[in-house]
Amino acid sequence: MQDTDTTTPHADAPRATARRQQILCAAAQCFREHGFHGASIAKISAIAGMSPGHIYHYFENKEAIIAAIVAQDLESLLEMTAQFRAACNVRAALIERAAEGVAKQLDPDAAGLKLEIVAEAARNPRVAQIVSEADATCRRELAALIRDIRSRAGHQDSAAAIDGMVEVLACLFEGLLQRTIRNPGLDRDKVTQRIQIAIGDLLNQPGEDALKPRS
Amino acid sequence: MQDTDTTTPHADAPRATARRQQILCAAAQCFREHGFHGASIAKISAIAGMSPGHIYHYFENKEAIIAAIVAQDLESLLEMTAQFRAACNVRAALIERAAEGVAKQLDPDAAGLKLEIVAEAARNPRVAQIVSEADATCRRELAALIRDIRSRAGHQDSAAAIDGMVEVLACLFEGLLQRTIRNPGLDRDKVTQRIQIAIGDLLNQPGEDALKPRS
DNA sequence: TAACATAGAATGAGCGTTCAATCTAGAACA
DNA sequence: TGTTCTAGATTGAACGCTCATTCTATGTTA
Repeated sequence: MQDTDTTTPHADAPRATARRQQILCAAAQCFREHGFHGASIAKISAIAGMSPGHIYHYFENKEAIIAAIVAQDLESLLEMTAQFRAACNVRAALIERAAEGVAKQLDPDAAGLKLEIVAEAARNPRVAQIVSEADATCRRELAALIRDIRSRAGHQDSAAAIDGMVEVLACLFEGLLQRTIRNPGLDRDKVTQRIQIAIGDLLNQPGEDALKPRS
Repeated sequence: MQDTDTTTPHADAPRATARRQQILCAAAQCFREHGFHGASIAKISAIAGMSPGHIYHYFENKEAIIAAIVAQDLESLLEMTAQFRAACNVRAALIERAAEGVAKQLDPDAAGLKLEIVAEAARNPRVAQIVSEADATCRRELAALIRDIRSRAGHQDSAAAIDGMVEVLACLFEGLLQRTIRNPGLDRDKVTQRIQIAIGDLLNQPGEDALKPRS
């Protein structure tokens, strides 16, 4: 974070960067297999191919490794969201692009780690802050995306209405993480298709805050 | 599980049942605060108001406590699903009832534990089996529910189509668990309203396996 | 008295972390 | 070119602690 990082003397050196990444890679694997608390520095160091003590030259402690893994995962989420935003100016484009996002969320390995992160966020304030900040950025992006697509289709929406739709969209995507764990044998193509339809319907929801839908 | 349970000599006695529940209650609190691996028998026993050793008269080991907590949580899920099934024979009834379900999923404490369970299921085979079996039961119930509502509305659906809709419905509900963690300040009423609309649209999705939706 | 409930100390393993000691590669110098 | 020096890279044993689990001893009750 600071320029003078005493724990990583030459953090900019390519060797140090490579070692850090090596540790993060091993840690991600351990965290996936054993969870944040179940994974030990000893196991991580063994997989990373270095001594336990050496890890502490690159990370202050285990908590810092967790924070780095969390930040790394969320960065990839923000990237995906930004790509959606950039590529999809109309409804059909978003629906088409959504298929890739769905496929990514349905990968069981990635899902396991992402769920571990949210579960950790529910009890660890440091992780909670990283997660909720990333989510806020993500929501802003998605809100702009939905607003544009709908205004292009003639809708005029309140901010609250858009925010509600963003939440539903997020539910659809994040729910997939749990589906692939709870029902590993689900039909990925069929689910993708139905999610796409649901997203399409979401973008056509009534804008005003009506009582009940009548389709 | 078996009739002759050597670890809990008089499991049917009311005192034993109460003690077991006392332990599970303390364990749930600890698991919520520290996760399955972060919670220790010492902490659980302190909260339960008994010695660490005494816990082992009611549970074979920590893993058994985890399994019991998981089973207990999933039982409440199955109960909710069954109530939906019983109370909702038409679309409007399901949408109205859904509000309660949404509210339940948006409770951050309950959500934390449920997410911990899914994360654990992603790496612990014993938990994975309990979770996936409960999910299968749940899906069967929801499939029957959706099929009935839609057939009453004149739709004739393939099993695969129904299964896809069930997955989307599950995504909506399970996604809420993550939303309440990632965005604790979300507008619960607005979200409920938008989820209700989405469920309404879901029940009106085209039955055939069309290419893309055109609403 | 017999059977069960309960306590709490003991055990050995494993944890995160520290640290003194070694290795290594390249700069400085001859 | 060959030698020395040195600062960072790396090791792995050691530390203090906590963990899950066991076991013996003591209450409690019928």
